[in-house]
Amino acid sequence: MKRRAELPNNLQLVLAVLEKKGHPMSAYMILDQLHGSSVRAPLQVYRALEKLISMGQVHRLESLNSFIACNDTSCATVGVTAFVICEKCEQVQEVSDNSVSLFITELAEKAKITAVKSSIELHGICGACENA
Amino acid sequence: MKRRAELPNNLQLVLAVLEKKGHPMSAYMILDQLHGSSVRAPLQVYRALEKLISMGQVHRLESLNSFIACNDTSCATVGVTAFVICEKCEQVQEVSDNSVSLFITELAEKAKITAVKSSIELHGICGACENA
DNA sequence: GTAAATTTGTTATGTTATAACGTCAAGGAA
DNA sequence: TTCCTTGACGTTATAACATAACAAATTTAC
Repeated sequence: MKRRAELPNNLQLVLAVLEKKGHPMSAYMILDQLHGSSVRAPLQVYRALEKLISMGQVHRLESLNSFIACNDTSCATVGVTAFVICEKCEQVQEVSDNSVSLFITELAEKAKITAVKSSIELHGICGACENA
Repeated sequence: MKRRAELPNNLQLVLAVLEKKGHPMSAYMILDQLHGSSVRAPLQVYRALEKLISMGQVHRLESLNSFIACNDTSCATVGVTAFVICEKCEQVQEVSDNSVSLFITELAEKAKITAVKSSIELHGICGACENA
């Protein structure tokens, strides 16, 4: 994996916005934040996101059409990640322990399919918001 | 749950299209198929889909922005469903056994969240397509 | 039967994502 | 060096997905 400083400029800009926010953002929200920079068009954002995702630096949340910076070093090694999303505060937890990959492995076996990619997203209300 | 014949007309039309196709369809694909009927605008399709989903007759596949008629009677009783999608032939299998709901329950506990809804989608190549 | 509430249809618009094409920079062959 | 190819990037335009706002029709409560 490339070191951070070696990333092309647009990738650095997009990743920095996502890391600063810490929550899911749509491509167009990212674009808004980059107003005034060299990133001016949607496609520049989408192309940067695609590369960051393939590098494991960013995840796509299918159920939100949004993107989030990876904040779990273990997900890179395990390869399968579940996302737990609070619908109130938008906090996202990444879970990528053995139980997750085992579940997907068994699901693929049961359905007689060769897995290519998976999307596991659980929406709910987190403990902090529940008590607020 | 309402019997089929009692469904409002638009719901019947939309459901019939989905059942005939048997594969995921976008709202606009459904709209195309209904050309000439009383369903003329996207919102009519989306409203029908929303109701059919709340009745458990239709599922939404988040990773495809698409919809599919439910073809697993057990998913209604269990409540949590995993979808296994072949990227080649578009066949979708619904899996809603105990292992799926147990996985989601444990995930929610681990993340200290009160679950509201979940989306589990596994993409791959099915056995039939693998051998073709 | 009539008013209030809900559902439905229509138009317009908002949001998400990609196609098509032109330009430029890097690297290799003669 | 000069030319050529290749791939990355920027820009414009457009495609694909989804909902807001309001008007018309229907249902419900009394």
